[in-house]
Amino acid sequence: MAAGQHAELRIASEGHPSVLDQLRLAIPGVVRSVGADQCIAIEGAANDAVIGVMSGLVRCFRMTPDGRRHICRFVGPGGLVGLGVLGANRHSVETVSQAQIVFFPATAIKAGADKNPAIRTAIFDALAEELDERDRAQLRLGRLSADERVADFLLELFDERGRNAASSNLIPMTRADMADHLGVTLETVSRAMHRFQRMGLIRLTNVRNFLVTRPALLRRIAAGDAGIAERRPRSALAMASAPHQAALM
Amino acid sequence: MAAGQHAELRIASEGHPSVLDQLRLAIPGVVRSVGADQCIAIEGAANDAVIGVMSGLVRCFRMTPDGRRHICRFVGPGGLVGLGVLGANRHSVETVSQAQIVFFPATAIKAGADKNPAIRTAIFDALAEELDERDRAQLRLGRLSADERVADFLLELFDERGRNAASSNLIPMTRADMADHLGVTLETVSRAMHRFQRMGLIRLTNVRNFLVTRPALLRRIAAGDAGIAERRPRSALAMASAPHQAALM
DNA sequence: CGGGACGTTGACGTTAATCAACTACCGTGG
DNA sequence: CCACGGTAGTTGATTAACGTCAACGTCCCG
Repeated sequence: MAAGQHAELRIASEGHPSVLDQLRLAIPGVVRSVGADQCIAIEGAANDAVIGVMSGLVRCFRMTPDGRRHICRFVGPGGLVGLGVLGANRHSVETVSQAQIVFFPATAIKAGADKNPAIRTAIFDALAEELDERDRAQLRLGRLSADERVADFLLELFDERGRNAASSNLIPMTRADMADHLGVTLETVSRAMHRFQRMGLIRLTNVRNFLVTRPALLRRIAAGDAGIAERRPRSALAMASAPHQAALM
Repeated sequence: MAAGQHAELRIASEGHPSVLDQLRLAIPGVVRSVGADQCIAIEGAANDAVIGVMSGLVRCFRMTPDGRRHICRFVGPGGLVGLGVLGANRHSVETVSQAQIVFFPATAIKAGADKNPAIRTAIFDALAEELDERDRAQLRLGRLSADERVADFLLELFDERGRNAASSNLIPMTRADMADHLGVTLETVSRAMHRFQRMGLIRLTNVRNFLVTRPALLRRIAAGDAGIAERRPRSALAMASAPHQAALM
């Protein structure tokens, strides 16, 4: 283990070697190199493989009949797509950038999970983490203003890179991709980022890179903390009615 | 098995006996009766139990620091909360109505999954289903208009009851709860429902019950099909750019 | 009958979508 | 090297959708 070449390897999860690494050791998978903006899987199609992202970035999305797109998640190096499927793909998958992709046959995954407890645990943890990610995304879409959503997303990129305020963070996708993930328009994304720049929270070194100059403040906006963004969405919850201690156990 | 007493039992999943039933047979759990609007678990608190809902309804939610609430999901009879947690609760849980709740110790769940393959599969399926539910919710929050969201939610209630257009469907939660799940205000929920009534799509037999008089049309609105709701949210996706056949495999 | 929670409805204001023009930045080829 | 075209991004003007505020109705339970 040559010490700290670059912090590029880690992503997705906290300390442990990524679930993908574990799967790669235990389960034979087919590796492919795929160019940018290529379709890897289609929503609703029969599913027989779990996809691992070794390098690059993919987007997972659903579409409405009239062509609106929602990007459920972006998956980068170390991430898995399609775990726990019930026969059909939950969403379409496309590459955002050129990527190295591993295809694990669903049967091999199942067999691996059955006989190897470590694999089983790893998959469980990956599923749990994915659910947590979804809960965050839902709160963001449901109860944050446009500015707050963009701030939260920028911090996600920032945190993935290891929280280094000094070094610049890559924005690996287009404004349109960001917009379709955050439930706003690309114009709104652009305006929010430039507003943050004018406020001195970030610096856009170029269209695909940014520095976080005031992480704490950006984080308060992203969290949905009152008083930063003046007019924030109101939840319907009547504050008085929330009984906030556990009734039992 | 006395034939078809009421269709009340089924919910959550398709045909198979619910995951909860399977767990109840294999794993000892503590059953409690809980009144309406009681707190069962708190977001972020250490987690040592998986919760099963035997009767009644619970809401799972997260809050922003300034008190906005987002209800990630409602869980009814047969449903499970807290599967695949990594030590801390992903969200708070409260009863919506009086409910029968089972608490399964996390250790017992883990042990059961380790030695019983059927349990393991059942849990996997439950997790997969939960992810699917989240993807739907995300698309709804991110890319549907207020009316479309309400229509989609009403259809969810409708479908759970077995798609019977003739019998009236219960709305088991308040307008505020619906609003905090759909990312709109309670006034918007109220207006949307009454608009649907005026359009002849549904009939509100009383504040907590409705009939679906035109399921097909309601379904088209909910799906986000063009031309029904005039102005619908636009996704940022440039239609021309979507490469919609699989590039490989 | 009175109080309180829940729900509806209306008038108004704000946020963010829409529409549109314009700029920057490629890569390609004359 | 510069013209060309195409994609991505920015910015401004306008407006629709939805949130906000507020009044009022309804139901239920004591």
